[in-house]
Amino acid sequence: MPELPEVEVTRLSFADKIAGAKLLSLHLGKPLRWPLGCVPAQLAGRTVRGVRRRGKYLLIDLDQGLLLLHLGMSGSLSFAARLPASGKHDHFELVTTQGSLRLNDPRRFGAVVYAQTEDAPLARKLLGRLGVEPLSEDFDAELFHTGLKRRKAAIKQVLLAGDVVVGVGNIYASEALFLAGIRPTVSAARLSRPRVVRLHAAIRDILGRALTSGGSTLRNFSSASGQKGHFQFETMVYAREGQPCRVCGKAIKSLRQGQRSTFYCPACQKV
DNA sequence: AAAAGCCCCTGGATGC
DNA sequence: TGCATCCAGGGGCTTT
Repeated sequence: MPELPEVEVTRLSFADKIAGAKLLSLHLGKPLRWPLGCVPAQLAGRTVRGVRRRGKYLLIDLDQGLLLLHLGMSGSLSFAARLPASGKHDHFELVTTQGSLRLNDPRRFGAVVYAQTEDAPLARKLLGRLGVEPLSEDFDAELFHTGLKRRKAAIKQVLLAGDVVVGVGNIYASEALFLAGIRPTVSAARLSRPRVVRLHAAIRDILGRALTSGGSTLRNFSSASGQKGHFQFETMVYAREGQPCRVCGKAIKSLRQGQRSTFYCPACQKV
């Protein structure tokens, strides 16, 4: 579910509310991707400093240590002074003096991991390979071009891999490539300089607009305050196979790349 | 080093 | 409220 915009929308929806809170208790449901990495009771009494985002990870900084959260494919958070009774897919809950934070994740591809610091082994492994933040100043076209040059794989798959640039998932990869007029199957290394510049701009544009729209809610995504996104109504190609391109009218096509579907316009994205 | 496939898991949609 | 099949916002791990 959640790509960078959804994760950032989630962060913004509870970061201020939880900052400064003292942890009272922590509750776990079924196993997520990794074990928590500490005894839940150990965290009682610690204070939440703030919430950051790195790629699709949320980092909850404590006065000692931090929690890494990932929403996987189907995860969403809720934060409220009082939450309703927990359901079968609620697998993590943090009760604090300022409210409770709960992760609902039916497929359990998500993760909640405690780390002493960002350099702890697992945290380092997860965060260490992440590419540049696309909405930061660090993401410039020059650097992007350099990163793409050494990758011969299809540009769509390089975007999804997240080691050149983070946060672009399956929806926004298709959308950004459409905006840039680039066929998803083209080798990343073979993209000309001007096309990389267009793609760089397209990624920032699409992620920025999705963020403004509260992200995309395909099934059940909502922010931690329950707001659903509406960017799914603005997609140009994603999940629009067979429908007319909103620019040229030609039927949108789809294909499989690395067991994920990709959507594109055969006319607007000729190469 | 990079690329390709596999797998984790549940549920909804579609087809028979 | 049958059963089988396919598909879904991700990404770490193993194998080539």
